[in-house]
Amino acid sequence: MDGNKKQAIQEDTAARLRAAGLRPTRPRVALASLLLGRGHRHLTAETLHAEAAKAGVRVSLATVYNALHQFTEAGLLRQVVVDAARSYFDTNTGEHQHFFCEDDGRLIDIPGDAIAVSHVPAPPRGMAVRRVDVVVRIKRG
Amino acid sequence: MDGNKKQAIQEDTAARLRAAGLRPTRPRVALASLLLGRGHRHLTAETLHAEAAKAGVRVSLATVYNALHQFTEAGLLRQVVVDAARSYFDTNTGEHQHFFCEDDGRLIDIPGDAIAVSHVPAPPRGMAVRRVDVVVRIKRG
DNA sequence: TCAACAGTTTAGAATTATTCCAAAGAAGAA
DNA sequence: TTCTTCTTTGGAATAATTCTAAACTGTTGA
Repeated sequence: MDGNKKQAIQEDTAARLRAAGLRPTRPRVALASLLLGRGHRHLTAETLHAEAAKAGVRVSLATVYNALHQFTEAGLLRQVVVDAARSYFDTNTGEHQHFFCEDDGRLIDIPGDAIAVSHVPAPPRGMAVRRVDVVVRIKRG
Repeated sequence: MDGNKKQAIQEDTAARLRAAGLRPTRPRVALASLLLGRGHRHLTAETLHAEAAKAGVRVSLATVYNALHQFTEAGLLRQVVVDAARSYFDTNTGEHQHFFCEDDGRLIDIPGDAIAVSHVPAPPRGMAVRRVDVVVRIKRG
């Protein structure tokens, strides 16, 4: 990737962060660029931290955790809970669901219009539905 | 609960464990009796450990973890992943789904015949669907 | 009835993911 | 600039869970 393009992405990212009410600090812009620059992906804090390191961005793990949560809060990411051991974050915030491969922990998107959940009962009085998550657990065999 | 009834439950439980290929040791029979004796419940390792202590059963937390996993493996329990922080176990192994209240971490059953997931795509080649989990995340408001 | 083996339990250490903390550093406003 | 506020950071702290090695118990077969 050449320098101009990289800079353009970063300016774009900075604008998105500002729009989300987040100061476009260097760590945040770097992480958000990595996250949102390429196509949709599923990643953990460790994964992102390693990716940042490989890209020459030196950020602490604490900052990665902070950023992931702030981005999620801001609607730039979606957190996916499928495995008790670790938290995944999905750069695809559109309506969709997941296959979860229990053998290797991989997540695969299921387009939102390919799957449907019907007859979700009304939640208890005073409660509102925030989201309906479907996880199709698969394994070899 | 009188002694005879308690003993009957324990013998019944021992038989279930044996049938599942698990030696009906004292800790396992005690935990399984607590778990399966009353109606369906959702609990964590800590919860069960505390409940055992209250019932006068002294088991280590490691044993509780072992038992929960073995019972799950044996189909006596079902593990529910909704919260990255802790693991829930459900004594209801029948087909059903859950509301998850994000405010207080409570789980509420949704009967299996009340909800339907349609058009689940075929899993990738060589993979088999183990289960389809639906979590309806709700919160106050 | 009992020896002997394999499977279990246990306390506590170890591990893992994540959060907390207090001090040092950077962004935005005036 | 300078000030204020928000951020970052390394490292300590936490929390859930797993591991470990030694002690123990259920079961089997003599």
